[in-house]
Amino acid sequence: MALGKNYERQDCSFARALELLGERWTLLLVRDAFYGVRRYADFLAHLDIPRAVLAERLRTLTEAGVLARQRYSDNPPRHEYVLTARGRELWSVFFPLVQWGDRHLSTIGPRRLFAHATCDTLLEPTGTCGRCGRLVPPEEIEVRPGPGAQSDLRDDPVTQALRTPRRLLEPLF
Amino acid sequence: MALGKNYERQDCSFARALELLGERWTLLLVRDAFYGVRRYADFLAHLDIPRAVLAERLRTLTEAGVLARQRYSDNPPRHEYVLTARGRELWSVFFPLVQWGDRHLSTIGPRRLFAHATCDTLLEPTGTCGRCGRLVPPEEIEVRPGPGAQSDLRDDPVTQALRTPRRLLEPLF
DNA sequence: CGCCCATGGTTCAGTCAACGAACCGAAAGA
DNA sequence: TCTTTCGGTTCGTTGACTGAACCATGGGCG
Repeated sequence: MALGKNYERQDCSFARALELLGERWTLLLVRDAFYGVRRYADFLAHLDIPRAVLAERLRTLTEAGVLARQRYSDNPPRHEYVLTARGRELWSVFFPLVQWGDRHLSTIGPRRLFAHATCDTLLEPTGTCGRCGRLVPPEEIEVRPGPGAQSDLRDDPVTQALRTPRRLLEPLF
Repeated sequence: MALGKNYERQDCSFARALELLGERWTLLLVRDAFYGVRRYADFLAHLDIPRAVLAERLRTLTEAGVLARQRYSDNPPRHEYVLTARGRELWSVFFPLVQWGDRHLSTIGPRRLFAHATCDTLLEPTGTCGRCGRLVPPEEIEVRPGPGAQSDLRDDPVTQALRTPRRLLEPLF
């Protein structure tokens, strides 16, 4: 949303969260991070986001403690961006919004399905497992292609990797 | 967020939901609608949103079926904007984000508390009632000023009305 | 060594949306 | 008639996003 930063007169947790997360592209980065995207080039390929905006959002999210910048190679020095505990808590925001979109904005059906991996059972709209009834943390969730995955507009490495079931948060590559 | 409208290459329920809801001010309108704000002038007073942007967002949300435009006076013809069932479903997105903001972005503590009105008990972070354990729909929720409500930066009629406990969705005026 | 490539950025000119102040029109009230 | 309220529209300015080009570091290869 390119939300401006000036909700300052809205002193409310919700407005503050939106200042950080409501900017254009930001929540899509969080989505991709749940899917296991970690590297600059992969975010870039999957999102078609301008490079300058990507760099800035990664910096903002890192400063806010939603992502952590971790070195994965010394020669050459390379970093990847991983969701922190604070970032993983955003699953409780992300999942309901996906559900809402699936219910009201989708024609062909969900593009991705989410299942409790250990129970092999789809999640309820509340985010609980249909079998064991527990509220499932993202670490235990598997993403699978859903009926809406047929019409794949794009064909980058990330999209390809997501055509097979994956555990959330596990690196795609 | 002034999110642009062009996530079209991100054919995903989440991206589509963000196209609609991710634009700057939009989710703050939804928040205020939960709090019982219904009229153009009241949104304006509470949000300091440019009038043109407010008019456009109300139109977009109405077209998307999140808000309904209802006539409440014939002479002069006046309308108010009320959350539809589809809009009320956004409670499951709104509440976790408020909680997240309270946990991570608030210094003084929650500005508003949410309670199951019939049980007179605060909601759990999951949105269930701490006493009866049910997932509470917004119609049964009471908003109350929390510890963070001390520092009220603004003093419009909406802010004043919210200084006393209120049932969600009930019109403020 | 010299050349090319991969990765992860920065720079910059153009565009488009948000901002905010002014204006507008209908209706009611004094 | 004059003023106020409500719900907008218009419009010039500002600021963020866009997209293409450029850059820096560090391999890998002949």
